[in-house]
Amino acid sequence: MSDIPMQRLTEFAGLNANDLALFRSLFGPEKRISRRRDIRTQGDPVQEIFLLSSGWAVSCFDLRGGERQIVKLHTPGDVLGAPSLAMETAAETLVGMTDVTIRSMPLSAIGRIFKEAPSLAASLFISAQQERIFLMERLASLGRMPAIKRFAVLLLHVHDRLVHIGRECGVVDWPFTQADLADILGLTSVHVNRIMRSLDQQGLIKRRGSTVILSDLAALRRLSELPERQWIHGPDWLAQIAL
Amino acid sequence: MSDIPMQRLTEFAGLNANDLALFRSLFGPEKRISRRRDIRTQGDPVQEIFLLSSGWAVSCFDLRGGERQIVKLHTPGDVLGAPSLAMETAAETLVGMTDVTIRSMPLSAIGRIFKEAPSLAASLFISAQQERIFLMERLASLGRMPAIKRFAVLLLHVHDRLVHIGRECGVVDWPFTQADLADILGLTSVHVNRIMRSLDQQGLIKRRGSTVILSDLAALRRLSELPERQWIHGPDWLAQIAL
DNA sequence: CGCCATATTGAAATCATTCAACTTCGGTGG
DNA sequence: CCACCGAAGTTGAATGATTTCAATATGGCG
Repeated sequence: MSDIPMQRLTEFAGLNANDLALFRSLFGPEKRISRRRDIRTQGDPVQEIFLLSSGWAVSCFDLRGGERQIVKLHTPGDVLGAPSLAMETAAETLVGMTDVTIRSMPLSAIGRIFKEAPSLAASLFISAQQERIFLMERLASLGRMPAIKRFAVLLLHVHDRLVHIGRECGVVDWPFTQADLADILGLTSVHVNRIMRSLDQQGLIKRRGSTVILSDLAALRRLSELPERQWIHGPDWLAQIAL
Repeated sequence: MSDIPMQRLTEFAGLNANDLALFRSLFGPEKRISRRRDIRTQGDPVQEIFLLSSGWAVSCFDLRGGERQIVKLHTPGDVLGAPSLAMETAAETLVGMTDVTIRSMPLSAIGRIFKEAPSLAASLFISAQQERIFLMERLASLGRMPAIKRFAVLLLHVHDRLVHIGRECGVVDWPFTQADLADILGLTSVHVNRIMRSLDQQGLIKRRGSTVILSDLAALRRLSELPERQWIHGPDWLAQIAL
C-alpha cells in the first residue's frame, strides 16, 4: 500500500503535522482501476472526490455528437473530481490512461476540513485557483494559437509539472496516443501526427514510442506564447490562518 | 452607494447573518472605473481580489503576439481576480466592458474568512469549483465545436446566468462588440459577423444593437451540445459546517 | 504468424482567416 | 440642423489551416 502523495497540497504552504494527518485519515483505502476504465462517468451522482495515488488520468467532457474534449491531465497527487462538488451529478468523466490507484474521500470529509483544518481548506482553495489558471491557459491556447503552438504549450506545461513532482528534466513520458493528444488539443489525430513529425524534423523534439524528448527547450518556449508562472509559496495571509 | 450583490455567494447554500455581515465588512469602499479601462493588468502584484458591484467586466489573457483571449465574462456579484491568489503577479487582465463599480478585499481578509467563517470559506470554494466547470465548458466548446455551436453555447450560458441573477428570459443584453465576441469565441470578428447573421436569417436570434434576442431557445439548445447544469443547493456536508 | 491498435501519408473538401473595400450608426462640433 | 468623423458592422474574393476520407505502414503481443 503506497503512501499518499502530497506535493500538490503543500505546493503553496507548509502544513502542520495535524493537518497532514487529518488529510491522510479522511481518504478511504486504495483502489486499483485498470487502463482506459472510467473512474467516474459524467452524470454519476457526486458522492466523493478522489486522490490519484499512482498512474495517469484525465478529466473529460463527452459531447452529444460523440466527441470528447479532455480538459485536464492528472498526475499522482492530484485531487480528481472536485469541480463536480458544485453539482448534483458529475460534469466530467474521469478516466485512467494507465492502470491507476486512487483513494476516495466522502463529501462529509470536506465539511470537516473547512470546520477543523482551515489551513488545509485554504490550501485546497488555492489549488483550485491554480487549476483555474491552468484551464485559462488551455483556453487561450485553443482559442488563439495554431496547432504547433498548442502542442508546444501543452508539452511545456506537462514537462514543467513533471519536473515539479521530481521527474527528469527534458523528457515527457506520458501514456497518450495521438488520438488522445487530439482530444486534448482540439485537433484530429491526423493533424497531431503531422505536427509532431514537423517538430521532430525541425529538431525541437524526438520521439521514442509515446515518450517525447524535448531536444530544444529554448525553442519550444519561444514557440509557446505563455509566460512561465511564479506560484506563491507561504504567503502571509495563509500562514496567518494557522496562528 | 449601492448594496453588495450576494447572489453568487448564496447560490449553493444560505449563509447566516454573521457570515454575510463579515463578508460585507471585508470589502473596501466602492470605486468607479470607466469603460475599457483595466481594473488590474496581468503582471501586476496580487494584493487583493475584487467584487463587481455593477457593470460588465471580463478576465483575459494577452498573448505575446498581441492577441487576446477572453476567458471569463463577469456580471454583478462576481468575484474578480481570485485565480491569481495562487500567484505572485496577476495571470489575467481584468477589464471593464462598461463603466463598472468594484470593491476590493485585501489578501489578509481571505485568511480571516477561512479562520473565522468556515461556511463562507466553503461557499467561496464551491464557487471556484463552479468556475472550473464553466471554464471546462468553454474549453470543450472551443476545442470541439464549429463556430455556430460555439456561439450558441456562449449565448445560452450567458442567458442562463442572466436569468439566474433576475434578468428577463429570452434576451441577452450585453455590451460586447463583434470583436469582443471574437476574443471570447476564439474566432475573428469577420467570422463572428457571418455567424450572427446566419443565425439571424435562420430565425434563431434577432439583433437590436448589441442586444441579442433568443427567438428560438429550443433550437439554440439543440445546437449546443452541452447539457443544462444542476447546481447543488444546501448539501448536507455544507450545512454541517455551520453546526 | 496473424491480429489489432496505432501511426503515417496523400488528396480533396471544409471551415475560418485575411485583406480590402464599403456601409451604417451615433455622436460631436461648426 | 447638418456635415463630418470614428467606431463598429457588413460583404466578397483569395488564401490558409485543419479536417475528412481512404489507404498503407508499423509494431507489440498472443
